[in-house]
This record gives sequence, structure tokens and C-alpha cells, in this order.
Amino acid sequence: MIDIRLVRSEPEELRRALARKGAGELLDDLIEADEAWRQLTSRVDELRARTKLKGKPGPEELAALQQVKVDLQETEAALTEADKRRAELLDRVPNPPAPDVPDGTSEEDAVEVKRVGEPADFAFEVRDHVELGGFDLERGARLSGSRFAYRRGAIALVELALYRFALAKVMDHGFEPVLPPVLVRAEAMYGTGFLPTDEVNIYRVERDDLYLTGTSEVALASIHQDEMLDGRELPARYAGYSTCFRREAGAAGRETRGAFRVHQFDKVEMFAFTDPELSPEEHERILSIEEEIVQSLDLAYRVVCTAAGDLGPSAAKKYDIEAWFPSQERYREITSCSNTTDYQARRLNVRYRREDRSLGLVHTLNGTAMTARVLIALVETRQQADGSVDVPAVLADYGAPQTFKYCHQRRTVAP
RNA sequence: GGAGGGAUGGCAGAGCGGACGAAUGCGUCGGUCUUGAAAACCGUUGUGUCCUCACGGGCACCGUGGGUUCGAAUCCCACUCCCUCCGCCA
Repeated sequence: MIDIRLVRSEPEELRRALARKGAGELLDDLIEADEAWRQLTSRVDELRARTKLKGKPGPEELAALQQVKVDLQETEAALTEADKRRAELLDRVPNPPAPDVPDGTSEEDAVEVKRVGEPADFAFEVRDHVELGGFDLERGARLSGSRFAYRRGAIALVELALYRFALAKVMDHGFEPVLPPVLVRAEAMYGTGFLPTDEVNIYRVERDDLYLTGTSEVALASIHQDEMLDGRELPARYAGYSTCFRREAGAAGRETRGAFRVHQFDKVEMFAFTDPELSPEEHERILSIEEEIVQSLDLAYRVVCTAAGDLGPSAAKKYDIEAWFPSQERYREITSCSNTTDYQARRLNVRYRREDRSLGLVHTLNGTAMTARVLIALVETRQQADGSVDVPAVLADYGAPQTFKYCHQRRTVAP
């Protein structure tokens, strides 16, 4: 949610920023709805003030009060309507982009910030992760439909090692490990900005009116809902490991091969609550932790800053790390980190007490420490001529084999 | 799944339908005392929203949503969550 006071005090400036996200008209509607709401509010307040009295009323007074009651009912009904319209708009207006975010509306408009490492040069024909083995997609599809994958054997161990490795890394940087619920109430989805805008991409369990989270960001942001944090204890940093569920509604037919885009994957997510002044600094810090992790796995990557119009509703600014995928011969997103400023904090009502006892909204930030996509980049990057894969030594401590090769045994016999 | 009990300020915990935004304790912050601190004592201390340049004022908020009433923390209904017991299951 944006700051309604800013809407009233700086409408032109805010409109320019929101127009970059394509939400200029939405703001105009909000301004109008807010004005109507304010007028009705003061009328209701005035009527209510008249009903206040000390002790019992006399008979004449009572008659007057009964009339006030009728007027109040009418005005309150109008206010309820006005409030509903205003709240709906307030729910939909996105967080304005930060000034240093590039213009544009699509992935192609992102600005490259830096490029690290050289894409591997293979002297043999490159296999993709499906050909290298361990991803059982046919059986995944038979079980659950397309975009579901079993990971089997060595791959399962490497993947788990990646999560455990990333968790250890972020713990070194002060993040508390958290295993969060993945089934949450609508409130948490609204609070984090996934509802109402992103509704089509969310799995819903209708019978119990719960939603499956597409990232542990939802549960981590909500960890301090309605709380007042001690300013001296900020930043509060959490690292969630969870399975993530996404309907991928807009992506029908796209990238159907392999496990690159699936409905269910696992992720280690960093999440921070900070003093508002320090969130840009924390954002850079989270990015640098992501880079540290990617670098320690020897992946070639680049960092891009997402264009304003391509940002989600909550994000004011977002960096993605894109790793080189040898089979696709291009850089693809493997991590993403956003500064959501006070947008989620206002919706979730997460505040902090300053030294001078005053209260303020915190800023929240999130970033990917590890996902299954890293596993794909890793196996493709470290494949050998014979189809085996050389696993980075840093993962050995976390249970990964040093090397592995799949022989495509299907454990079935001819009919 | 069944039977009870509960939800009030940062926390704990009182609260006859009107004087209750709400006792009290702890905590907070300020002060006295002290070389300094602790203890003690005195004082202070909710949040949101609207109007106002400001001083200040109005309104709302006692789990959530409805209802009764001129008037609800208080009475009624529904829901959510927590606790205890019983049953069932991992």
C-alpha cells in the first residue's frame, strides 16, 4: 500500500513515478475516491459527536437523538460505500519505482549492471540438464501434469546440498534460518502484494480458503505482522527454506522442456526488515550475498536492474542475477532481489520504535539465496565430454557426490 | 470430531449499559537522590484517522463481523484464534 498522505501532498510527482509502472489513471481514481471519503468522514464524525452526552437524556433530548440516529444511518451507509471504493483502489496502486530504476516495460528493457565470469566453452556437443539425467519429467507429468519433475539419485543430493550450502552462507551474514508454513490465509497474500494483482498465478485451496505460497517471502514478511519492533534490533534478517508453488498462468506453451519453469520448486529466500533510511544499503548487501553464492559455485553471470514497468506491485527496485545456461546459450534469471520499501510494511502493519519513542514503518527486502534453477545452470555448466557432471567441492560438506553420471536405467522391462 | 474456558494498552491483569481510552502492577521515558550506578521516591507514558500553518480539537479502536439500544469493553448472534479435557490419526 502506498502512503495516502503522499498522494495528497505530492500528487504530480507521484503520478509521474506511477505512470512508469502504468498506474497513472489508477492514481487519478484514487485521488477522487479519497476526496469523497474525506468529506463523508467529517459529516459522520460531526453527527456522531452530537450523540455524545453525559448521563441520561430527557424526553425532548431523546427525540432529537432518535432523529440523529436516522441521519447517521444514512450517512454511514454512504461512507461505507466510499470507504470500500477507496480501499479497493488503495489495494491496487503499486509501489512507485525508485528514481534510479530504468524506464521500460519488459524484460528486454532491463539495464545490465555488470557481467562476471566467462561462459564455458565446450569442445563437445553440449547436453541440456534433461539429457544429463536425474530429472524424471515423464513420470512427473504422469503424476501431476506438465511442469512437475521428480529429481532422482545424485541430483536429489546435489540439490539438497545447494540449499544447505546457501543456508550456511546466509547464516554467516546474520540471517536466521526459518522453515515457514507454505499454506497461508488471504491476508498474508494481500499483505505482501501478491493479491489482488497476481491472483491467477496462485494456487488456492478452496475448501479451507488458504493459498499455497509462491515464495517463502509471504510467510517471512508476515512473521512480524501487526508488531512493533525495537528499532535497536533492526535489521531483522531471516532466511526461509520452502517449497514454492506457481501456476505460471501467463506462460502456457513457453519453456515446456525441462525443469526450468515448473509449478513446484524449492528455494532459500533471504528477507530483511530494516530502518527506512538503510534499505538501499541492505538491498546492495543482499545482492552481494547472492553474488558471493553464485561466485562460489563458479557460474558465469550478469546482474540486471529491472525496468520500472516490469516490476511487480510491491517492488520499488529489483536486481536479478542471470546465469549463463550453456544449452540455451544465454543468460537466464536465477535469483531476484527487491526493495519493497514500506509497501508491504504498511499493508502488514509492521512498525518500529525509534530512539525518540516515535513509531515508523519498516522497510522490507527480499532476495533469492538458492533455487532449483541454480542446480540446472550448475549441471549444464559443469558437464564433461562423457556426460558426467563434476560437482563443486564446496558442496561435498553438504552431502553432494564429487561427480556423477546417469545411465538412464528405467527399471522397467519390455512388455 | 465432542465438551468446557478464554481473547482488554509494550507485557500482565481489573472492569455495575452512560462519568471508561479504560483501574492496578510491570516495563518505558523524564526527574530527585548518588562520585557513578542500583534501590527508593516523584512524575510521565496507547494506536489510528480527519480538520488546522500551528496551538488545539473531532471521531474511531477492548479478537473479527453483525445485532439490540438514544447510548455497548459490558447484553445477544456468528466467526477466528488460544488453552484444558475426551476421542481419532500421523
